[in-house]
Amino acid sequence: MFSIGDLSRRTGVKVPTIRYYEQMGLVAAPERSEGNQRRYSRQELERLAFIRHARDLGFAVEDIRSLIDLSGHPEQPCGHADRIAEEQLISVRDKVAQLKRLEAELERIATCCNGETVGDCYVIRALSDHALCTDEHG
Amino acid sequence: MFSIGDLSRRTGVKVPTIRYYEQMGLVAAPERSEGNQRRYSRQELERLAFIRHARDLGFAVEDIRSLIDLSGHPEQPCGHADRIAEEQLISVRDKVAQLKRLEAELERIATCCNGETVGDCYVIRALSDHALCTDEHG
DNA sequence: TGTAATTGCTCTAGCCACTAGAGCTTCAAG
DNA sequence: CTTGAAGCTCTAGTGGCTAGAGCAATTACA
Repeated sequence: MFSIGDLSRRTGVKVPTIRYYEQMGLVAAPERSEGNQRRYSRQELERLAFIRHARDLGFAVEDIRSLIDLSGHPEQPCGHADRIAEEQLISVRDKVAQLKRLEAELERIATCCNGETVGDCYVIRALSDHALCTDEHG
Repeated sequence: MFSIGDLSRRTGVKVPTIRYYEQMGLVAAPERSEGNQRRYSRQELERLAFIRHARDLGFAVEDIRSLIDLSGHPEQPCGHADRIAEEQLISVRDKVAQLKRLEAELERIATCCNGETVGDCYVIRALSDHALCTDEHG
């Protein structure tokens, strides 16, 4: 049996976050010691590792809830799980594309300042005047 | 003079968000009509456009506050503004790198599922077993 | 066995940047 | 002069935690 601190160290999920997941119903309420402290089994450790892994990959808590539900029904077709993963992939790709555009814009802004005072600072001017932008970000 | 709706349409910032910015002190409280409705000048339109632009570029509200303060002191050296922009660039680059790693991992997970049921679905297995990961994401 | 440090407990409130909704008033077009 | 859109204030909710107060339990060591 693991204490909540053990679980935290083994999964990398912070202690208050574990309690938060319990409150949200992502992990079940575990057994308690005589003194009312949480005691986890290996199964619960694995579920938390699953959650951690999915969070690392950017899945929303609601998606993780679905994935956990699915993993409890191994006989069902896995189209739903695939769809969740594909949507997450699309969303990550969108974010990358968006951030790449920002990066380009910021590079132009942040590396081109020859001004010495705010009055002719390219950073400030670029932010004030959208027309200086080459690209339609946002 | 512009109504809050005019401002919203011209800058792309939603009406409740404009009021929120006012509450946060990012934009000053504007004049009011006889019937207590907000009436904005062109200057205020420009400030909001500045904010919108900076938010699009991912600057935090606190950074924007600094940039606005700076733009009100055009005689000062612009090193501070440059630093804010450079830090933002670094943070965007970090995010891109992180998301690229996630993208690679998700591609592997989402495109390799040959299973027909959840029981042998690669998505679920990959999330359950970190050892299937090639890369240390997270 | 004593005790001190660490870890755990519950509860409430805060973070960021909005967003939603209730219930009301004002404005602008026809 | 009416009607419907747009405005107002206020409170509360979102996601995914995080922080802190004020206790209780556990554990390591003497």
